[in-house]
Amino acid sequence: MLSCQLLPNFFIYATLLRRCTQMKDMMEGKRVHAHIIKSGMQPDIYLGNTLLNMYANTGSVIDTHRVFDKLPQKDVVSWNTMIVGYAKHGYGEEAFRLFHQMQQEGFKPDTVTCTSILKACTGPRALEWGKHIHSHIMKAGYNVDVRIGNALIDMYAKCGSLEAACQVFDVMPERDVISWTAMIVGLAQHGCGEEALQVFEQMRVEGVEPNAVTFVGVLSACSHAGLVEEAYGYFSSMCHQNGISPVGEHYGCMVDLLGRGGHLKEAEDLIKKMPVEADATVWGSLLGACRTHGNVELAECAAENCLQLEPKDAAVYVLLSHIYAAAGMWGSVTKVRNTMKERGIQKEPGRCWIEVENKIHTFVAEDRTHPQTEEIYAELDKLTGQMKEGGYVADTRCVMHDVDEGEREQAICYHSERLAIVYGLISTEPGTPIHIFKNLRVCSDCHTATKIISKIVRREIVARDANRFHHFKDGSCSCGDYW
DNA sequence: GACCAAGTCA
Repeated sequence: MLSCQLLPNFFIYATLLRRCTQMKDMMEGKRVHAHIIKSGMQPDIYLGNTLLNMYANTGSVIDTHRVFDKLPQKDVVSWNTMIVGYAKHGYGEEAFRLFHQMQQEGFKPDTVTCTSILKACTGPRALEWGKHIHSHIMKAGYNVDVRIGNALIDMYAKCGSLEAACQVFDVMPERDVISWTAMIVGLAQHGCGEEALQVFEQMRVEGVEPNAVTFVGVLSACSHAGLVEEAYGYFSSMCHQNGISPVGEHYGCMVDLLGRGGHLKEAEDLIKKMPVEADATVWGSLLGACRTHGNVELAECAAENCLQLEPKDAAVYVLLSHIYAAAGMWGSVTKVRNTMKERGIQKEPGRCWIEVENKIHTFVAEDRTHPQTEEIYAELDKLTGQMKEGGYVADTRCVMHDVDEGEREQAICYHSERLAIVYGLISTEPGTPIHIFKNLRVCSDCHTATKIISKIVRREIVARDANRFHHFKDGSCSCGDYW
């Protein structure tokens, strides 16, 4: 296209730039940019924003900001594009800084700005930020916009406030398939599988046609609620009643569901029967199930398939080594670790954080860097004693060291979750709920321990791990131990 | 002609 003799006009440049939507398209995007510069044309505001969007989708935030600074003229679309770019790259704080800066420079946020900034609400401050944006939305009268409503449901569900998500959903003047799907997914992520299915039934009653994504939510709700039979029913009605052909994600949910329920053979058979090639996610689900149900042989097969598709996925190596450790196969644990080292793959360290009086406190396992370390450890030891009196026995299967049982128990008792919870207990009023966040999935022993702690201290403990919420109360968890 | 909303595993 570019080699044609006629000088390409803005429309052609914009079309070429819009094709660059992923990181792999960056070189192509830069070539078009270089061509524009060479042609001596001064891009108008539309082309400038298209260029900015190309960098935001394919490049680094630094490159994007450079283009933004050089734009001859900016409008609200330019600011929105920047906010989206930062949010996508995980720089929530930076997105919020831009949100304030645009207003200081006299640009009024529109509905697109608001839906975009809601995406940037992640991490420990997210709920506070989200509420701030929500009040901004109400003042501007944007709350009647269906996209705004949808983004609010998603934000509140992801930030831990399921009640607020339901409230937004309930008062929406108009709902589309995305509103319903966001609500179903939100409920499923909070362990409310049954409620999610009720919402789905209500959606059908109201005559809203579910789509393929809705069924991913429905199947994931079944998975988290342990409803195997129901899932088969929904899977079949999706194909026959709604005419939706299942894709990899639907099979992924089914494999996950069967695996969690211990039907490992059925899960493996389903993978073999899939009409589409199983991706790393599907094999990852099976691998996770093998850990839960302690099947070393199948785990090796699942891990091999995962690594063939995604050789650099640290989580796969970690899971496999945990499975070996649980089976006491220390030689294999060492082998996996050495392979990781040879291939330069590093595990993300487990971290937990809690907000107390507007300050974030972060902990890693066996952390002794907090100023109140002595107090935290003394309280945790006291609590562990009470837990043992109540029948708690440490489940050390996830400890990777080949050391004696005493040391393994020691390692587990000072996991980051427990340090964060205990810090929450000693620094907040009795009876108030404690919210903690974890970058990885919560380990099974900490899950058991947290249930017992919630009963002993009579507090609700809400934990957001890498992919869902756990609400611990009176000795049990909203996930029903199914996560 | 440019920017925005929902998804499984770890």
